[in-house]
Amino acid sequence: MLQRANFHYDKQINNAVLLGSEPNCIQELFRRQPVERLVAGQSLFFEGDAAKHLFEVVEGILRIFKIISNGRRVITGFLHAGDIVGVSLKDHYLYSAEAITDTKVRRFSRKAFDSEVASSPELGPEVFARLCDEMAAAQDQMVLLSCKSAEERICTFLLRELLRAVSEGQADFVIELPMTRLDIADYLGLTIETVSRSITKLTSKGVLAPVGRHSLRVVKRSALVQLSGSDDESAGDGWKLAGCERRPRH
Amino acid sequence: MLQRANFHYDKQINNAVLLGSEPNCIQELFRRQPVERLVAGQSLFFEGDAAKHLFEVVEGILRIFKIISNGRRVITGFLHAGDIVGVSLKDHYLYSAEAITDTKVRRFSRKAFDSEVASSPELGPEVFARLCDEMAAAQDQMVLLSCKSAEERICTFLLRELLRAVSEGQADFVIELPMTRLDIADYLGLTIETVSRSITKLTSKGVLAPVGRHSLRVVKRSALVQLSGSDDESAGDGWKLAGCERRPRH
DNA sequence: CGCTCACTTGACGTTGCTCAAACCGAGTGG
DNA sequence: CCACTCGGTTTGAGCAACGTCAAGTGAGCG
Repeated sequence: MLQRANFHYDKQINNAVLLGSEPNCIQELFRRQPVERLVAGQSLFFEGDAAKHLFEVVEGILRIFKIISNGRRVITGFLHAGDIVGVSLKDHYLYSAEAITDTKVRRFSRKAFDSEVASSPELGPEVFARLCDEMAAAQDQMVLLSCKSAEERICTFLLRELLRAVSEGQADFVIELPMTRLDIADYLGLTIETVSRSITKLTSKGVLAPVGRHSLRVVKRSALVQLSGSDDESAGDGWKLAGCERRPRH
Repeated sequence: MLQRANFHYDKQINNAVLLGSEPNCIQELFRRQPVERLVAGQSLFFEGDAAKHLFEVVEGILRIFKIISNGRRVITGFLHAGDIVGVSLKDHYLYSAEAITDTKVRRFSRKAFDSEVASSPELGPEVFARLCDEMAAAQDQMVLLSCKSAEERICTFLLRELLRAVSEGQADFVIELPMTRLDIADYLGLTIETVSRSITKLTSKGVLAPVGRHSLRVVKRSALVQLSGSDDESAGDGWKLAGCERRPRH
């Protein structure tokens, strides 16, 4: 709907360069590519399109999602600065990608990427590692969607975001949520109303505190962990031996 | 329990044997490994264990699953003959694997596998392709869990099984379900009761017919497709242009 | 024969979805 | 400065799908 908003592609010379030394990490490949800008809402590519390029997110946030038959949307992930999208693809994109905020990306041709990977002994394992991480994330998401309650989903989500924020040097416990409630809902398999209600409930319990319009402060991290229903850092007290007795689902 | 019901596998020698030369496909690597047997219910490995081996399923079915903090179990997939498990792993298994039926597997050391892959130009792409398929499957599952109703999940599941059965040469529309209802429930994010009720409802609608104790006959494939809520083979009538208006969730 | 285990069926309760209205901050225009 | 709109968000009331609990069935097996 909105992708015809200015594409200023800078006519990037795809994989010029590579002068000098062998690249020894994936990011290195992108380093010399020109930066392209996307405005909020603009599409980067569509599910089903021929996957001719990989992208590195330089700045901003994107959502990747699928639309299914009856118009329902499923967001399968968010992309942040430093992420690379398109590694896990064969010939066609499995999902669409859209900028949530204004965004900068770098582009690399898939063909060139493949040959770079084939020719460098360093790159193969890194690609592989990224795929594994992606797979692990997908599995975590399946766990979340399979059997977590609304509140648990929200808490899990917020903890993930917190972890990212902290790992990026955010010292105070503030997480930014540039995406809309609808994005969060479509990501967690809930509705906007349920997302909203859950967050309200958590703030009224004193676990969260609102900060400005699109940020939250985590007041009680431990409570968040408990409510997330994950075994994140709960003592590993031998539950693995307990077998699979049925427990309440929510 | 039931799994020794006739397996007539014809002992399909997958891709006839390539003796001598470099292995040019993954299955080839496993061909010379001894077959190990698992009885129904036996574990192959556990989530968190060091991932020292990959396995090829020669015969039988396994479930792969995670147990989360409060004892809940999530089945992330089933493994069938020809599947290879362990490709998408770094150092530790992401999930546990258990035989559902009596099962035969072959084992290959991870270290040897990695060096084989590194040394063969043919294997790398195949590993990559398998990872991509795994990723695509995980995404489909996320879609299913995110926003499909109980009946849609069951129909989607049955269609997948039907597709597999047909692709393995099963001519009549009969699908075998050696796993228990609990397995199906834990795979689809439902309860056994809901699974049971949905199947009953589908048989009473004439879409399915029971065959023996653990098989189902698909009477109306098209109905199953419609009820599955996927865009599997519904005409691609431009829904992609329709944007993301909200539609009922169930 | 009677046990067990998987499954089915029924009655009931709760979570989270639906529908609807109110709210609020950011623009925009007077 | 205010009035107005417009998205995104919050809040409330009602309802339905699905989970929970419990009882009943039927096949396999000692």
